[in-house]
Amino acid sequence: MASNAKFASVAALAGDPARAGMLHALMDGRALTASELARVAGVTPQTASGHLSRMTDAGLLAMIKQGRHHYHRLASPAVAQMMESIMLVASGSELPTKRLATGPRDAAMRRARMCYDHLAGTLGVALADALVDNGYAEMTGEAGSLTPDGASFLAGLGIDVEALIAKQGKRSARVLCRPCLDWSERRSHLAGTVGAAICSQSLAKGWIRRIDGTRTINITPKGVRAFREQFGVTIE
Amino acid sequence: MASNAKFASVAALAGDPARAGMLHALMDGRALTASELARVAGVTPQTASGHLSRMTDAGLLAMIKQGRHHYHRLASPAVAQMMESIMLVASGSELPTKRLATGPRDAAMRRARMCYDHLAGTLGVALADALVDNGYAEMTGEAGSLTPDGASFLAGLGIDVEALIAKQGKRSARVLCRPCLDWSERRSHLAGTVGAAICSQSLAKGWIRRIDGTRTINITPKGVRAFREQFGVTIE
DNA sequence: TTGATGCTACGGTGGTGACCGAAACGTTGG
DNA sequence: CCAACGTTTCGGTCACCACCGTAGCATCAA
Repeated sequence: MASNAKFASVAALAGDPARAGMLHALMDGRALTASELARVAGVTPQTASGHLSRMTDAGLLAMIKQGRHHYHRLASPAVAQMMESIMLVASGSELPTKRLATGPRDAAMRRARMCYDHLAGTLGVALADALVDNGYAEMTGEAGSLTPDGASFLAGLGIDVEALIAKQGKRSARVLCRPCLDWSERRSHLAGTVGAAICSQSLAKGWIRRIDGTRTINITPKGVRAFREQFGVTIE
Repeated sequence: MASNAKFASVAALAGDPARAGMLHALMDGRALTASELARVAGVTPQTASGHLSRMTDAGLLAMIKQGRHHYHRLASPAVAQMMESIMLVASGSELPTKRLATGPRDAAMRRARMCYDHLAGTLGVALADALVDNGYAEMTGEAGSLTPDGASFLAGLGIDVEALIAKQGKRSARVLCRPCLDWSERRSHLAGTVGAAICSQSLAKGWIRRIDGTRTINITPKGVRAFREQFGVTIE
């Protein structure tokens, strides 16, 4: 019966500050090494190793060995979604955060960043809004779907919607979006299959670029143009 | 920045077995007293009281005093959704559970039960399937939406879709469903605004009834008929 | 008022788990 | 083969927290 005990152990794993830090660092979908995660969490590699093996056993993380490096990543999108939902509750009815000394680093991250496999921040929200305003998608806080117009629009971007549908349970021809509440904007951006596809396509076309080893995203000049012409989104 | 610390504390609250038990008991959307929750969790009232006040402070629960009883309930649908997502990860890639000695009590619960504010179990999944098959709704694992036909179908049941839309951000006329993975069926049933509306309407019309103080649902003879005639769903 | 009930506040106890140091294991490169 | 590096395992320490017993506070029934 989906035992209470297993539920509690999963939640408890996410509930330790060190482990929570690691999980957050992995929220951009990449795979990091044990040492990197140790540094992020502020603990020694030995301690981190223990945490990582426990989370892997519980099905939160997946690991692949590559030479002397062990790369860890979130085990599934379900884990990322769980993290999002906990974040939502944690931010709760928080006042519009009196933005305490947000450095330039933080500002760049608020502008555009990865959220597991899709785009978040000002850019992510703006793109989602644009899709809705242009009649390409419909969204509320609890669900989202693509319109026929949206399908052909995505085709124009080189995204094969048919292939995306095939990956799904194909119980619907258009329901491929999932809203994801953005912690910096407090508004929904686009997640799910469509969100991931737009993100990877934007990367492939050189519209955006990942900054060094963080989840922060840089919008290229080419991207600024593309987002304006294709989506009608004006950046900055 | 939705501080890591707050995230960890929320997850840790859900990660204690006693508290997890209480949260599960509240997953049917009702408000229970401190003593009832203590009994469910298997701890003394003093201990339960401490847990409850901490969860209330953290925004997981809401409490109202009524005489000498203090009624506790989940603070918001977001908390229920968080629980669902943790359950999903916790059940993980669990094999189709070799149903270990499922008593009649458990069987009834698998058949129909409350899941926060909507219907789950065999009935919940069957209703969701019926809506999709009849072209009233579209769903995948990650999103759901109502079709125009679905809107008029609900109107026929006495559900005012316009009112539901008004409660939402009204960025869409049809996206009011949310899929919710059922732990006993391992399939999606209907949650969100539409799911809640169907559930409350079914209660109001006497199609289903809550059993004593549990989340288990009883389908009345009238309900069996109604679900067959209205939804095309054959129970049993 | 008196007694009963439901809940909460306080102190003390016990067990669980996070953490680090030391050391062993596996891989890479000279 | 040996040294460097990343990772894991093992033991031991320490802090935190769940838990209960006792006691205090509010409400309801006489």
